[in-house]
Amino acid sequence: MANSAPQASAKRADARRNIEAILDAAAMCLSRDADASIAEIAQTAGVGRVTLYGHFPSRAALIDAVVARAIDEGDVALGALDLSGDPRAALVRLIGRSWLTLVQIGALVTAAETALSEERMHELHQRPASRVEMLVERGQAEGAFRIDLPRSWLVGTLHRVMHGAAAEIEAGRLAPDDAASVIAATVLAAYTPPGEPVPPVDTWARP
Amino acid sequence: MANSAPQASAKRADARRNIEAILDAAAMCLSRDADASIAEIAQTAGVGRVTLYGHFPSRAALIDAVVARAIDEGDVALGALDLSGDPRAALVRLIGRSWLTLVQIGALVTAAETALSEERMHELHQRPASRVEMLVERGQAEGAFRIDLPRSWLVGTLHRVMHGAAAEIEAGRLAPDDAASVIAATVLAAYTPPGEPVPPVDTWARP
DNA sequence: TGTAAGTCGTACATTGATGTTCAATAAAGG
DNA sequence: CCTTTATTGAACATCAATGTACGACTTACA
Repeated sequence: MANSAPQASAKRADARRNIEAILDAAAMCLSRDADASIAEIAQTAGVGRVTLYGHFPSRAALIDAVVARAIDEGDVALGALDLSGDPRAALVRLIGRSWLTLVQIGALVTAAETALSEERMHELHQRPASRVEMLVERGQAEGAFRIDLPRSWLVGTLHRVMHGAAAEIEAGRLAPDDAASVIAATVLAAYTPPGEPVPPVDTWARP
Repeated sequence: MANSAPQASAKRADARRNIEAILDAAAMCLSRDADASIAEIAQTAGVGRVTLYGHFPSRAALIDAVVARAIDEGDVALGALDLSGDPRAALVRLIGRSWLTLVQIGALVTAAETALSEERMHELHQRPASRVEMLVERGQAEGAFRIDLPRSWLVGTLHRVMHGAAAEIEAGRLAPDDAASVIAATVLAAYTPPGEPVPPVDTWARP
């Protein structure tokens, strides 16, 4: 009996692969329909329903894991961005790079709202929004963004406009390639302080 | 046998009264929680579950009736509005009015989305949306609103910003009394043509 | 190659919601 | 006052989803 100390994370290769597949499938299914069934997720992942339950003890546990992973990925993508310089330019960069990721997270949050506790939700929702909030805060401090509306409202508006773009694409009323610039144009205008001119998008879109 | 031709609308007084109570209760429950059960609605209306089924053959039929009635009421209120004059001022008036109805409707839209067919939803949304669209069209023609974004996008933005305000209120991050002006400020800015100054809200808010 | 770990299908228990049936009861309204 | 119409609660059938149990079968990997 050599070293027989299999830690909790001593899964077999195929098991780890299946867990990834399940998380991928859950992210895809739940971002489309927050009420997607476990059976649907398992089928999409190409595994049996029982196998899924072998890795995630409950629906809530699965959703928790999916949301946590999605937020982690989004956080990494946001962290790699240079958000210094003019806040408007930084905002356009942020939108252009990460809007799809944010939309996916948003859809998952909807699913999580019914399955996870209030505290866990708050904890998960807080972290990714903080990066955007810091940018907005800096923009307000430098006079680039309006200060007559609550910061939380501005952050939420960005989130919702992105979500709206996804819906418009889904409905065929917006071309996916146009999304980033349309979002940027809308949010940039919405953030402009009253009395100041709305900046043309291409001013900040071209580096 | 005298005249025995009971038309379809020959209900008894208490029956009609109960139908109203059921519609009221459904509107209340479904605007709070789109997944409210039939039992909960019946109880709120003060009638038995069976009675409800006696008037509405299915959940979908009930939701359809509730949504139709709510949209009718909202449409009447919108029809009484004067939307002439400066498009920006008209927009602010329209927001102030439709915000009230939207608050009442609440999550009812969500309930309808899962219970009603796509065509029926589109059909119900058509009338109120057309009013907004006509105003936006006029605003664009007169140079008050931007023309670099699709009209459908502008209309959708108004819709989503209002829903966003409802969510923010629900989350306790926005005071209900501030909602209308916050919405107006955001949408007014988002609609402003690039290069032109964002109009201060109070310019148009005070008649 | 042997064995522990992982997977699969099926079947089962449970829960919660939607509709339906029925017989008893209440009340509208002529 | 009497008939027609409505309401009611309880019970039942159905359906879809969650989560569990078990036995047979694969596969990683040492």
